[in-house]
Amino acid sequence: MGYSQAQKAESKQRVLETASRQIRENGIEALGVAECMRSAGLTHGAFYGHFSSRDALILEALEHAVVQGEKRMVALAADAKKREITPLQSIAESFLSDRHLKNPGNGCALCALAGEARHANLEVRELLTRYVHQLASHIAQARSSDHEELTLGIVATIVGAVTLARAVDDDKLAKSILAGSLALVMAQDSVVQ
Amino acid sequence: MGYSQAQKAESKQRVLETASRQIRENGIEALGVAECMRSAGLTHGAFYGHFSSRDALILEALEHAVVQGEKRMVALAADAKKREITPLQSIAESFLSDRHLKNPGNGCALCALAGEARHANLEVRELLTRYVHQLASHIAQARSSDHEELTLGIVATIVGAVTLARAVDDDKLAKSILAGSLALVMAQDSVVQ
DNA sequence: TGTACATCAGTGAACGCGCGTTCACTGATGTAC
DNA sequence: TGTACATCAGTGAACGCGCGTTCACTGATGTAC
Repeated sequence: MGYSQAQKAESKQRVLETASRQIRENGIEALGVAECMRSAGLTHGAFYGHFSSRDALILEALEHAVVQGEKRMVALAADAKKREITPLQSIAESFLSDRHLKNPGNGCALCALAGEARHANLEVRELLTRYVHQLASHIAQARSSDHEELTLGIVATIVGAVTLARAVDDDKLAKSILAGSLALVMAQDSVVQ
Repeated sequence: MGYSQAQKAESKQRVLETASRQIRENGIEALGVAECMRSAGLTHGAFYGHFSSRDALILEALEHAVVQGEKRMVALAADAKKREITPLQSIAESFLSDRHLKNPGNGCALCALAGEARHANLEVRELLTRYVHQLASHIAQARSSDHEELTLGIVATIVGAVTLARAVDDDKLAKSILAGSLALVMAQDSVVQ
């Protein structure tokens, strides 16, 4: 066997991470094979040695982002104990932070892609639907009450807040949207308690 | 002067309405000049007699949608009196309805485009930012309290709920998202009262 | 240890298609006389 | 009223560019002997 297989796997991983970031940053549609490969330090011709098509890359890259998001949720819940705040507060503050607002490429895939999901293919929609369930179940665990629909309402608020805050062309307004949504989420939780 | 100017204006109006609907249905990026003209009953060559560029059409079409949305908000507030419900309930129920979920082409431009706005050009973002203020001010008027940030939280919840409900590939989940968000919005209002 | 060879990740040119834009032309409408 | 003409909304072919995909080739790596 010539060439190291490990080296190829490393290349693929690099492409996946690049794509995962670029998709969240610029949207699924905007992901270009050539640009993505260039950012990963390769030429576009090598692409089809790693993936069967652009769509296949997109799906794998999203899966990567979802797994990463899952890990972060767990870490946030654990972090809550140390900081002596409720798990919901830990999650909500992180999602609705200025840092998350300004770093979509390293943030929650759902917050970055909820708007585009409607126009994506079936596989992408299914993946993101699973992610909604995942997010909801984490938030349900983090909440004092377990009213299922209200939990989905909180997910909607968080995703909507990040989406809107990133959409507007006004930093102050963006911060108010995040702050108001955080207040809304926390008020909701304390009331039902 | 040959040809009727009124006829040309009618054509342009038809193109605008088609574009306004298609943009909300399929997204800004997906709007094709040829497809849009065909849907309006014209050939693509005629396009540049009406608009200076695709971007110009998009902006005018969005403006059309925003004006239409403004009218609907006023109608909903008026409707609340007749139905003896609060204005906020009238607005929230309409935005978070199954009908709105399934008809993005005729619905709120912000709910349809919030996710894509981040990737759009400056003019589009400015237009949608103005629309956020507009929506917020209507909702503020419709609410018992006038806590500005919480009002933005409600806007985020509504936009997020519609975006998410349309994104997921599961009708039941979509309806739960809408129902939970409506409950969250109404609970918020009654609490602060 | 050294040399010839096989493997295969990666290269870069080329292809095909879609789409925004341009432009020479058509033909229906209204005006001039 | 009728005829010739000017205007201009709309037509449809063509252009140029970007991008996903293909493919013949390269050259570094590891194996066989």
